[in-house]
Amino acid sequence: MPELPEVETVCRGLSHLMEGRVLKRVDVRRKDLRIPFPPQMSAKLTGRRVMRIYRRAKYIIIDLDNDQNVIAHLGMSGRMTTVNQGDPLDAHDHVVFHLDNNVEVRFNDPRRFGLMTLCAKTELDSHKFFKDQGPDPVTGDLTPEFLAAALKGRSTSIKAALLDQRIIVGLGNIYVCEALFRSGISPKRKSGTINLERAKKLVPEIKAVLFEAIKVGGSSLRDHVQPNGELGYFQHNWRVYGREDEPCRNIKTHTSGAGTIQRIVQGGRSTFFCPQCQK
DNA sequence: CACTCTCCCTGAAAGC
DNA sequence: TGCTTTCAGGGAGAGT
Repeated sequence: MPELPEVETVCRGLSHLMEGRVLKRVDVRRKDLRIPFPPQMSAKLTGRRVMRIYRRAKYIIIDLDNDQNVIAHLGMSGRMTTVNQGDPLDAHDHVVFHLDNNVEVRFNDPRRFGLMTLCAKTELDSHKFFKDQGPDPVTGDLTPEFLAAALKGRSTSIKAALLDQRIIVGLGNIYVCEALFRSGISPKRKSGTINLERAKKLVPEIKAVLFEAIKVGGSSLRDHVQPNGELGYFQHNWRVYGREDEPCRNIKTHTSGAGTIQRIVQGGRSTFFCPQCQK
C-alpha cells in the first residue's frame, strides 16, 4: 500500500529514469481509473520533455517542459514498472510512457483506485487535491505546536485524525498504527486530548517512522529499481501492523510480561496496537 | 461544521 | 480440490 515513503521512493526511481527524457509516445489504454483521464491526454504528453518529478503528499507530480504538470496517485494497488520496449503488456498496464531511449515506464493498477490527470502549473496549489491539505511531515513544517492546535477540541479518535489529509498529509493506515505505537499513544484516544506534551512525543515518531522507511526504500533498491522492474516497494518490519495476537516488541514491557498486539476496527479499517504500551 | 459511513475495484487468502 | 466469501484501503461524497 503506497503511503508517503513508498511514493517518495517511486518518485526517486522515476526521476532517475525519466528526468530529461522526451516522451516519444504515451499509450492510454482505458478511459479512466478512479477519475476519467483528461481528453487527449496521450496527444498532450507526446513530444514533451520531463523536467522534474517530485512527491506532493501522496501524489506524484511530473513537471513537463510546457505549462502542464501530470498528477498521479497510486491508490492502493498502483505501481510503476520499467521494462525494455516491447515486453508483453499486463492486463493492468493502463498508461505506458515510451521514452526516447527505448525504455518504457508503465503505470499498472489492478484495483484502479489510482488516478492520473493534468493540471496547469499555475493552478497546482489551488487544485482540489491540494488546496485543503495539511503540512508534510517530511518536507514541510509539521511541529508539535501545530498538531496540538489542529487537534484541539476534536472528539474523533487520534487514529482517524491522523488519516485525515487535511490535518497532516502522507500517513496511511500502516504508518499511523506504527507512529502511535512508537509514541505510546492509544489509537482510541480522543484527538482533543493530544496536548502539547503528547504531541511532542507523537510528531518526532511520525517523522522517524517515515524517514526510516524512506531510507530503507532508497538503500534496498539498486537505482531505486528492483530486478523485476518495479519501483518503490521494499521489505518492512512492522512493530504492530499485521501482527494481531503476536507478542509486543516493546522491550520495556518485557520485564513485566509482554503485551499482545490487538486488532480493532475504527472507521471500517483495521487498527493494530498494544493495549499495554499505548494509553 | 464535525463526524461517520458507503462506495469504488480486484486479487489473495480464508472458509466451507 | 474447488467454489464462495471476506478482506485490504485512499479519497470522494452522502448522510447524520
